[in-house]
Parts: sequence; structure tokens; C-alpha cells
Amino acid sequence: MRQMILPESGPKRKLLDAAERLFAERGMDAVSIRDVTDVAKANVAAVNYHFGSREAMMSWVMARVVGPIHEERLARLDGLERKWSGKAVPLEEIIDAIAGPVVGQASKSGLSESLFYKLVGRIFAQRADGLPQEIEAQLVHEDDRFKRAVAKALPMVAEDELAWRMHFMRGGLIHLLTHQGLPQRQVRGRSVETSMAGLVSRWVQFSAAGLREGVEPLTAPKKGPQELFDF
Amino acid sequence: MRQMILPESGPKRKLLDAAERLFAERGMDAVSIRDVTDVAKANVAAVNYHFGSREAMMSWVMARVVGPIHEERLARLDGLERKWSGKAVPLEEIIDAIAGPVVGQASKSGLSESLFYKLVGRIFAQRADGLPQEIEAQLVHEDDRFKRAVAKALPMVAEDELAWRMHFMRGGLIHLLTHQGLPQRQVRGRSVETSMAGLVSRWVQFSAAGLREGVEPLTAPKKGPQELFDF
DNA sequence: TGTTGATTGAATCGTTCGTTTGACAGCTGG
DNA sequence: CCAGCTGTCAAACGAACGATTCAATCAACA
Repeated sequence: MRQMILPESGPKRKLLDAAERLFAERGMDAVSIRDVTDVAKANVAAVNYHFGSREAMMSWVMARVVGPIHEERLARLDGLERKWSGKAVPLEEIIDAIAGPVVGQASKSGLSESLFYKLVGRIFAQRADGLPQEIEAQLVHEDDRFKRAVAKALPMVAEDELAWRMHFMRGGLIHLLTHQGLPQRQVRGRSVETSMAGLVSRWVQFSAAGLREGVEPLTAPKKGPQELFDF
Repeated sequence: MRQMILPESGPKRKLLDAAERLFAERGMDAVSIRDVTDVAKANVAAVNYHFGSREAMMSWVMARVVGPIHEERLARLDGLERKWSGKAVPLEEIIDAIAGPVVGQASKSGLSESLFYKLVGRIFAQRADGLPQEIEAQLVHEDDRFKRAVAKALPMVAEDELAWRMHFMRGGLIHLLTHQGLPQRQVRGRSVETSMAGLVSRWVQFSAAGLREGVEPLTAPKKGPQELFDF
């Protein structure tokens, strides 16, 4: 995987920041290069000069968002497999290593948390349908790593069944990211916990239960560690 | 809810069919009215003459797809609540009443199954973000009906927790519809069952387990009816 | 200071977009 | 027979799009 040198400052950085914000707000298809250069206070030609084309700039934006998430995911999974030294990693911890980095990178983003999640959700929703080849390759490899970890944690579930369950799981996360505010409006009374960290915790529990479907609890109780319910 | 009179034939029907196919293939934003009129073998002006605007035609297309699914969902839920006469409806049957109508309407569509599912997924993915007001109102009401049914089946789960779990559940279905073919490629060896009916069955089991998370089985075993695994 | 290469700026390219116009055909009821 | 309505058509509208041109400007170095 060729490493993209991310500009720390300068006009390229300004353009990427502007494009990122607009992409998050309106969606990729609804942003013109003139919108971007207006926000970045640059000339229309700047995009094609610095990136070659609008599409190439979009790829840079997506790579800059997905790249760190991808890296942190793999790093967390590596850490878990090291921590459990060859034994199966507990399911909840694997799943948390998928969503946690999204929350982790949100605070490092220049965007508001809400916008960052929307952007990430929009990007992940395009899997196998418009993502730059480099990013898609990253994610395919990542999927494989996590699928193997989950398969080790749930050896009694058929591999293809697991693939589909993880597919549903990913869909839940994407839907949460792109539509963070949907369900809370239909809760009567005061709004409950809606921080993304708390929601992700709920998603982890939901997904773990879904992945475990049909698996009988053996020695330990089926429920995950209680300290994950810290909201 | 004002009833849209759906044209059985004629030029409006031809335009809607063409637009529907193109929307499913390329996504809403990537289809121009000239694309539509080319496929429908009509004049560019036909769209604005018959529908008033491109956006209005898109609303017709979406309403024609979502409407029957919405109706069948409510009808199935009505039937279940009648069948169980006031008692809580079993969870799997409620969930199946959400996804089943999508499969049911797919065969009645002029589109190929694969394209129909893609289109439905694309529409549902736009919840609260670009859907015509009439359709959004339908779906909000529908969500409320199903949420109440699920809450009755799982009275020990907090209402707001249920709302989020159903949110994850819907995300899984949307992801399945929009990316039907994603996981099966990474299954080595021959491809296993990938018919949508079978996949929906898997999604029902996954979602039921996720919704039940933390609920201890009382009298009956936790696992759902085995005859749902008929694939 | 003069030269060179990198960057910016205004203007414009050709294309496509959704929409509108006005002429024209087909039919219907008086 | 013709006035009136419905539908279709080619043509054109203005706006916006991604991309390009080329001169002006800037910074770095000899």
C-alpha cells in the first residue's frame, strides 16, 4: 500500500479541509469544485493544479479520513491478539476494535463530531461501489483480519454464516453513523444518552448478541462484561 | 395520507419505469431526465409536462416502490396482532414482517430482484435526509407501530434501548439490500445460499438475537423456531 | 539582482443540466 | 368545419459543471 503523504499545512491542506467539511455536510455528489474553492478561499484552478482532478481530490479526502481509522483498527486488533496471546479474543473486544477507532479519530478531526460521523458513514456506505481502489483494498484486508478473529471467537458458527452476520453488523454501524439523531427524537420525555461512545457501546452489545445467535453459553454467562455499560 | 393514483400504462408509466431502472442502476443523483427520456423513448419535455419537475418524478418513483412495501408491512403486522389476539407477537415474526414485504414486492416489480433490492436499499438509506415528505411520514408511523410491537414482545428492555437496537437492525437490512453480493465473494469454495429469502432469514435471526440482548430465557429456549432455517 | 520554477488568478473552453418555449399533430364536442 | 384541449416534438434558454489556458505573481537561489 503506497503511503500518501498528507499535507500538514499549505493550500492542499486548506482545500482538503474545505472539501471534507462540504462532503460531510452535503454528500460527495452535491459538492462542486467551486464550492470547495470558495470555502478554501482559493481559485477554481487550484483543485486541478494540486490534485489533477476533482475525483482525485475526493480520493485524498476519503483516504485521509479512512486511513487513520483503518490503521487504528488493525493496531487495536494486533494489541488484542497479543494480549490474549494466541487464544481467542473475547467477541465484544473484537467488535469494539471496529467501532472504537471511529470515535477515537472523531476527536482528532477538525470537523464537529456529528459531521465527522456522517462523513465516515457516507464513505463506508459506498463499499464496493465508488470507493477509491486503494481504500477498498485496505478495507477488504481489514474485513478479512476481523472475520478471522471473530471466527476464532465463535468456532461453532459456520464461516459463511459469520460473514453475513458481520455484514449486518457493519450495516448497523453505518446506519448509526449516518443517522445518529434518528431514533432519539421519538423518545418521549427528556433525551437520554446520545453520545457516540455510549451508542457504540450499545451497538457492540447488539452485534455481539447477533453474532452469537444459536451459540449455547458454556461455562461463563453469555452476557458481556458489565463495565461496557458505562452510560 | 393522500393517495397517489399510480398509472397502469401510458407515457407516465413508461417514464416511471425507465426512471426506476436507472435510479436502481446508478443512484438517484446520477440520472438526468435525458437519460430517462432516452430509455423511455420520450421527449425531454415529457418529464416536466407529466410530473412538473425532475424531483416530482423521483418522488413518484420512490412512492411507487415504498408504498406497497409499507402497506404490506402494516398488513402483516395487523395480521400478526390479530392472530395473537392481544398477546405479544413473537419477536421473529415481527421482524419478518419488516423484511418479508421487501422480498414479496420484489417479485411483483418489473426490475430484476437484484436491482429492486438495490433501489429499495438506496431509498431507505435516505431516511430523514432527502425522502419526500409523504414517504417519510409513512415510515415514521410504520416505525412507531413496529416499535410498539417489539416493546410488547420485550417488555424487560428499556424503550430507548429498543429504539436504538431497532435502528441497528434497520441498518443491517439496508446494508444487505444495497450490498447483497459483498460477503459471498470472500467465501472460498462454491458459493453458498445467497437468495434474498434465505439472507433475510439470517437477518431475522441476527436481529432477534440482538434485540434480545441481556434478556434471560424464561420458559422456552432462547433460540427461535428452527423451521426458519430452511436454506 | 536576475533567473528560474512553482503557484495563483481571471477568463474561457466545451459539455451537460433542468426547464421552458412555441409550433404542430390528433382528437373531441358543438 | 372548426374551436379547444391534450400530448409530442425540436429547439433553445440560462445556469452550472469540470477542466484548461495563459499571463501575472511569488519565492528561492545563483
